[in-house]
Amino acid sequence: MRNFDGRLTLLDSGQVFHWQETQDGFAALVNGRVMTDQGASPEEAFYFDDKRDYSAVLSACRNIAPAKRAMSLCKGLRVLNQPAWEALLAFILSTNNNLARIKGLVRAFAREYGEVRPYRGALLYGFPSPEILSRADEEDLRAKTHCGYRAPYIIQTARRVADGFDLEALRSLETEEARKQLLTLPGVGGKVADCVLLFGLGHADAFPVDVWVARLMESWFQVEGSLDKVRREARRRLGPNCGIIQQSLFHAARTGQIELEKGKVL
DNA sequence: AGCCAGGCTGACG
DNA sequence: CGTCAGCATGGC
Repeated sequence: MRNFDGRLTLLDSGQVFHWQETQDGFAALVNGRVMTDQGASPEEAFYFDDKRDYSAVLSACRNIAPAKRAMSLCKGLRVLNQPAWEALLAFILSTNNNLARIKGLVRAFAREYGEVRPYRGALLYGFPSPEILSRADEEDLRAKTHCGYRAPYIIQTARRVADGFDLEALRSLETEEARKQLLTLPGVGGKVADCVLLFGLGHADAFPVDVWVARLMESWFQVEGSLDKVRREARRRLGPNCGIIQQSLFHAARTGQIELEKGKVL
């Protein structure tokens, strides 16, 4: 049983947006399969990152006070291994939006263009495939999902993937090289690329920098400058699992569990 | 009623 | 290389 405030991991950590509450727990359609927050199939074990030794990640940063503090505050938090395409679509939609609206957008895409499956008194909707979205009409897409100016990005990126852009191949590339390739997709900048690398392609050393994390890095580590400078400095300081640590930093900062005050650690 | 949101793009210097 | 307006939409 995964119980980092249980449902917080799934519904409120800003990693994933289409899980639904059913009669007995949370469920979602992932890659065409039903997953639950209680499940222990091989697919679910991978999705919930059961294999990773989080205590080892914590102890590896025991001499970095802010990181240790954040991870201790977020015990049980996991970095989910989502299908790459699902992470890519969700995080293109995430740009310049808040979590509540991202959730609404992702669900609109699933409802309007995805597969539906009844499950325990609920209807689960899966992510639409790249093929479906590559053929969508832009005006229809806007009208049905209210995704606004992101519509052409979605359609063009879906087309790239449907036409053979190999997301899975990025899994085995070095992180920076995989990042460069993601940056060629419409609607994908540095932040979105890092989220796809971390949440969808198994790159634990990807470090997404948003406004929260930037503030926090300045407050805790006195790291300032451009987002890319912050990103590089964070990767250097926090090491090969910086992305795992980042989730705790993000969550602790966003939920106000820690104070952000310039020059003050903790 | 504004301000802001897990930013990206294109233009310009 | 860095900076910066503009962007659709809706939650708060």
